[in-house]
Amino acid sequence: MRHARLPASEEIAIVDVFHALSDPFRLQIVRRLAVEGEASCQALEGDRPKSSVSHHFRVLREAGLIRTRNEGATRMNALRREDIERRFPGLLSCVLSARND
Amino acid sequence: MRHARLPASEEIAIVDVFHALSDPFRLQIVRRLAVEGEASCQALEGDRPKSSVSHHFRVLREAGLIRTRNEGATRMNALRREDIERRFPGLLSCVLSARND
DNA sequence: TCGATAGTTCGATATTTTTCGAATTTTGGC
DNA sequence: GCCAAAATTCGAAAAATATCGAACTATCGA
Repeated sequence: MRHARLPASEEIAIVDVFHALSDPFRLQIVRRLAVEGEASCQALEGDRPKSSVSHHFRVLREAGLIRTRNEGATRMNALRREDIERRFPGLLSCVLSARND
Repeated sequence: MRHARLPASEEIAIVDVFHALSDPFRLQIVRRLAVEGEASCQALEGDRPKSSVSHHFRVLREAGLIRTRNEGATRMNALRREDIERRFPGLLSCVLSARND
C-alpha cells in the first residue's frame, strides 16, 4: 500500500490547515478524532461512499492534521495533536472548543 | 451602494472563517489589517485587478472577519477583532502569531 | 487459496471558486 | 452638473474541489 505523504510538523502550512478545516465533514472528523483518540475510516463515514470518505481523510492527512497507521486490514486515524500544537499553538483547542457552528 | 450582509457575532460560522482564511491573499489581508488597523481596498491590492480584490474582501466580509465603513469615496476595512474573539476565543491571536507559512 | 473486509486509486462529471475586463454605483470636488 | 477616484457588480471563462461507481490492493481468517 503506497504511503500518502505527510508533512513534518514544521512543514505544515496554515492555509492548507484552514482549507482542510473548511469542510463540515472534515471538521466533524477532526472533532470526533479528538474525542475518540483513534478511529477507522468507516467508523466515521456517514452513508458516504468509501471513495469520498477516503478523499477527505487524504485531505486531512496531506494538510498535516492526522496520521494513519495500519492495524491489520484497517487503518487507524489519529489527530497529530502535539505536532499541530507545536506548529500552531492554540489552534487545536480553539477549533475543538468552537461550538454550535 | 448596496450593503453586503455581515453576520452578527453569534452567526459567524467556523467553516466560513476557515474557508476565508484558506487563501494566501486573504490571509495576508487579515494580517495587514491586524497591524494597520484600517485600510482601503486599494491599499492592500498587489497588482490585482480591482474586481479580484473586491471579491476577496467580500469573502472576508461575508465570513464575518472584517467590517467595512464608508469614508468619503473610499471604504475602510477593519478586522472585527472583538466579534471574532467573542465567537472563537483564541482564534485570531493564533492566526496572527502563526509565522512563516 | 479463497473470501470477506477496509481503504485507496482512477476516471468522469458536477459544483464551487477564482480571475479579469467591462459596465455601473457612489462620493467628493470643481 | 460633470468629472475623477474607489469600489462593487456582472458575465464569462478557467481552475480547483467534491462526488461517486468501478476496479484494484492489502490483510486477516477459514
